Amino acid sequence: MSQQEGLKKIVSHAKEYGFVFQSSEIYDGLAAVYDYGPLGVALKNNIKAYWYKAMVDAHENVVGVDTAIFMHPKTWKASGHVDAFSDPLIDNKDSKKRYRADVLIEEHIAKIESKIKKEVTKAQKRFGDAFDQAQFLQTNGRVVDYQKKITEINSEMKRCLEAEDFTALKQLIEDLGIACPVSGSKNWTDVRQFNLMFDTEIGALADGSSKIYLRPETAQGIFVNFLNVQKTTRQKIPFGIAQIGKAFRNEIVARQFIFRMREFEQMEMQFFVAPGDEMKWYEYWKGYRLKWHKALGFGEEKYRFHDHIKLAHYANAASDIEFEFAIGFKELEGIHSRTDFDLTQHQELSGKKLQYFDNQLNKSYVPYVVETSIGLDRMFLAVLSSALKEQSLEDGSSRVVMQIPAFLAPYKLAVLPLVKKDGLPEKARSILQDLKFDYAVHYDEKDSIGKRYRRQDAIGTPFCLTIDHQSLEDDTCTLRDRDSMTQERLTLQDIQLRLQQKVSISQILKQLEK
RNA sequence: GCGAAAGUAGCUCAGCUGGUAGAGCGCGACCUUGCCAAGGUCGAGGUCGCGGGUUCGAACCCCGUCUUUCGCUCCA
Repeated sequence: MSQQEGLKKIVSHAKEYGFVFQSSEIYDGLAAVYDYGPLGVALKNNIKAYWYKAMVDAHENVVGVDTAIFMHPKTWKASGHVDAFSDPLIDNKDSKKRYRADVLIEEHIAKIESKIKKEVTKAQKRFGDAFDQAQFLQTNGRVVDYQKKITEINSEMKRCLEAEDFTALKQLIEDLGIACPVSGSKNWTDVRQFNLMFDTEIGALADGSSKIYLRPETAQGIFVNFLNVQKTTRQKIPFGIAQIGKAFRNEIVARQFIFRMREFEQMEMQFFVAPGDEMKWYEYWKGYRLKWHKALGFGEEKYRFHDHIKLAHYANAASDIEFEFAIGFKELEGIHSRTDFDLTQHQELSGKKLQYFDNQLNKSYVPYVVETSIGLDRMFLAVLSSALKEQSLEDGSSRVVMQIPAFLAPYKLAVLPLVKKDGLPEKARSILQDLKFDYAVHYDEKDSIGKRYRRQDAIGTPFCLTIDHQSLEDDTCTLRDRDSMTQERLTLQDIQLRLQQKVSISQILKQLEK
């Protein structure tokens, strides 16, 4: 199966069974935005629970928060998002290459500067020892013209950027006769600004001062609450703050289903450590996070680390956990050593001391941070990617089955009366009644029993409980296993025990402790 | 964002040189059915992505637009 076909199957299966729908589909959809359906939200919630329990409940020194999507605009000044991600971009229509408009102009200025240098070199040769460079620069007609030109370009560019006047910026590029280095043509698109962050207005007046951003990452909500959390929970360093929440990025190209969306959900933890300890904890969390993934049993070979060579402005080490999706190995989670960059930045911009007094070291410091950040939607796609299978059976038939780990499955159990008569539906419903508050249970009485088994296979229900005539007499039922397709006759009591064993999340969490 | 292709029922698709829509599966009701899909009867569901244009007449031809897919580009 090719990669595109694989993803296509996942997309259509996800839609057919109510996992994921395209947003606003009846209006032709909204690009790179998706809705989770009834089964999707169940799976998603189960993934969240697995993460939260493993990170927070399993670690005494990790606590949770749920911070707002709106934050003070200075937050994004501090984090670097405002400045670093508002570049004016321009495309050359012939070469299809994209450039930063300001960089193109700066390169043009650099060319003029090199012309000045040439003049200087020439003049040096001519005048020899008598050459006075400062005087030459001020008096030589050609050089003065070049210099004047540079000043003009610079001030016009500055004006355009500050006023966000992109029409004039394009005009400047055209006036200077700047050509694409690749195609050599001057056939440019308009200048556009791709700001990573979505913005909106807060308050009734829509003036500039009330502009507010939708957070592009959840991490900053943790950083700005560092002291609040540390003091109220009496945590000592090292400790972590975990959060699951939505983030928004205005991606230029957002594609590949829920892999890259404009609105998405992150599961992040920021772990605060003493300066100098960061590498130790970076290694610890790399190991723990990989263990968390491998415990799902999708296969060890589906994971690999990708260590970053080129680091972001805030990091001194970074690694991705890549997963082999239907579309190949792609980033699923990032583990970053973020140094003290964020807290120091917030300390400077807020004027509030964001430090910790360490009794061991008998001094205060800005803690270093190790971050683990996983895309919930990508995790969801990872589960679908590995779980969805088309199997050929011994009898020549085939089935579509989602081998979702039982504790993540949307429904844990389907309760099925063998036939829709003789009091079997009533018996089935009374059993369901007893189980429904402990497990996500689904009831189905339509169509033949075989067909119902296949339907449950298709949505990943790990167990089917079939109520037959014998059940009416002795309270036993057959429990059918999704993966092996085998059945066992058990008492209702044994079934409860079996479910506790096979479906509970605590088993897998205990495994992570080893 | 650029280039190319596609869009007909919930899904997969058919629909001739233009003459106002069909199949299979699925879905619903009833019947049948003692354990691994594809039994019977009946039924619901489409202004052919949307908006213009050409034409006596457009699912079909032309233009625009939206969405999707692929390639390029971008990616903390």
